[in-house]
Amino acid sequence: MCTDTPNLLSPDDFALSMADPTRLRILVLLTQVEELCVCQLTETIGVLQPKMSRHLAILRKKGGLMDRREGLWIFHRLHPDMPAWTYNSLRALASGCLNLQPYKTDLAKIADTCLPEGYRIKMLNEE
Amino acid sequence: MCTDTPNLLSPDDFALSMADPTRLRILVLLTQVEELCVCQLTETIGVLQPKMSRHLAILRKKGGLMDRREGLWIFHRLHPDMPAWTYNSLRALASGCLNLQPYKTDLAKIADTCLPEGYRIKMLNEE
DNA sequence: AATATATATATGTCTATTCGAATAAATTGA
DNA sequence: TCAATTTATTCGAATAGACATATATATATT
Repeated sequence: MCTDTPNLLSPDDFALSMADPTRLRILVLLTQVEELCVCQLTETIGVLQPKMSRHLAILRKKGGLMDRREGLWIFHRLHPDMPAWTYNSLRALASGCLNLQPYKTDLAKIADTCLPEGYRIKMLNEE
Repeated sequence: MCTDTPNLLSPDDFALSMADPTRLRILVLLTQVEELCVCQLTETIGVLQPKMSRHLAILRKKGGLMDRREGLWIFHRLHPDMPAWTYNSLRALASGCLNLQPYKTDLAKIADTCLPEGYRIKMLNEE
């Protein structure tokens, strides 16, 4: 269902993207981990699958996320065409979240979630 | 009506603070100008006074703004106790906004709005 | 083709948010 | 105390957002 060329995030769209606790948790996670599949996000954050799917769709539509299918799994990552200011703003926000709940625990849980056979989590380096 | 000791902005509160176009415009302006009174904000952004007042109340309540009364005028500024990550995130966002409408025009209009007698606008230095 | 798995969407409902209009409150000066 | 000015709050209506449940789609395997 890959949305190939999303509109760039406008400031309003960016702000609305973060304006839901579940979506903020997704975005914060994806500042730390290169990509995550829907089942990992669902299990980590602990929401029902349709709810996760809905919020991911919102983030894709607004231009914040890119997705990639690999077999049955669909992996999401921050959209590489995201404007620099958007990425910087999100990173700054994430830096404040990582010591707090539920973000801290979310990140710790990622490694324990279900994963496609032989799939390897790629962490992003935080300086 | 000065809210003296607001709770610190949680990530969720911070995200919700920005999740309305009017509130985002207020916040972006206040990354560039030290403080603004309600009438300046109302006139610059071009909304009805009760609407401005309501959004300012939301921002104060969430901990993003501080206010100070001087006679009839009430001046608002970014709350000085705002966490560093919040401020950094907001500044990054603002840096992306300043070239865009309506933020660009908002800033240009500030100087032309009504001002208390002899009041002088203090711009913040952007590096 | 039939089944299983992962993800997406549709539907109806409920709640939260926003708005304009009207009104109230606070401060100043006459 | 009265009037003028600035800001805040209340109210009801309209809108948008989020939710759970049920169902659909897409891919892989048998």
